[in-house]
Amino acid sequence: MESSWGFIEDGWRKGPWTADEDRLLIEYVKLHGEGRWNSVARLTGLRRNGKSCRLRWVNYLRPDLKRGQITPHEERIILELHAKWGNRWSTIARSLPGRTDNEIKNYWRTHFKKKNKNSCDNFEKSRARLWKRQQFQQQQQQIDIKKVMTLPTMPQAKQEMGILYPNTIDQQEQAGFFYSMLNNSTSMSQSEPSSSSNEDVMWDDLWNLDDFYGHFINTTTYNKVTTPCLQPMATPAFY
DNA sequence: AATGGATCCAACCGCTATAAC
DNA sequence: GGTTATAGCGGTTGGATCCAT
Repeated sequence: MESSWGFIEDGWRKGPWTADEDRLLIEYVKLHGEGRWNSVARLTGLRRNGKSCRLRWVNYLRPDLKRGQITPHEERIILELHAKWGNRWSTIARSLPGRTDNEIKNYWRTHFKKKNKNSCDNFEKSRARLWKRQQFQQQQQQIDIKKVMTLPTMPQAKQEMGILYPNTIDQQEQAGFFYSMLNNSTSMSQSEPSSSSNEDVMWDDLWNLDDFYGHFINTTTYNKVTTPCLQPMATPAFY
């Protein structure tokens, strides 16, 4: 039996997903909703096990995912929440709309785990690189969105999305508002990241963010069932 | 231009919790 | 109460890409 990356093992395909596999999974979710992942293979002919399907959907195909680089503000939130909760990635992810626990975990490992031993110099170098890449990816994202919106199947897809994810659009609008608020609260995230690693400013912003969470939740039609990603930060009971 | 280290990120694994039977 | 299926979590891996030297 083939066992290397991208081949079959125990009857299941492993490794990187193809566009066709993605399409099958998306269609399955459109028809049957999220869950019952072990039925995917039987109902779609996809040779992926349930676990792999779930992971692919949750981490990559979900329509409410926010693509692109972690912003400086998100970075600060991650720092603060990690200080509070440790490696509880899924808990941290709930405070970052559109980000997955996997994404945050990856980000932490590459940026902060080693950063402890490195100098601020490396921190700024890294941030400058991120900033450049982020600008590029934001441009690409806009182009991709335009392309998708012009597809002929979009009206139907939108309708189906509305059924499956009745709050998707609202959630994205809220997330957009959320981030525009964050980005407006300081010039740091939109300006060239040169000498902006001032710790005081950073923590001030975090406390402002706490205030903002409270304000946002009180002044919008917040519903914790349909917008779980915007839950207020709180220390778990067991702490 | 070549190269080696750093970084990114998708995908895997093992384990645990919970629900259904 | 035991078993099985499913979902979710955190840790790890490895290929691709970036970038400094």
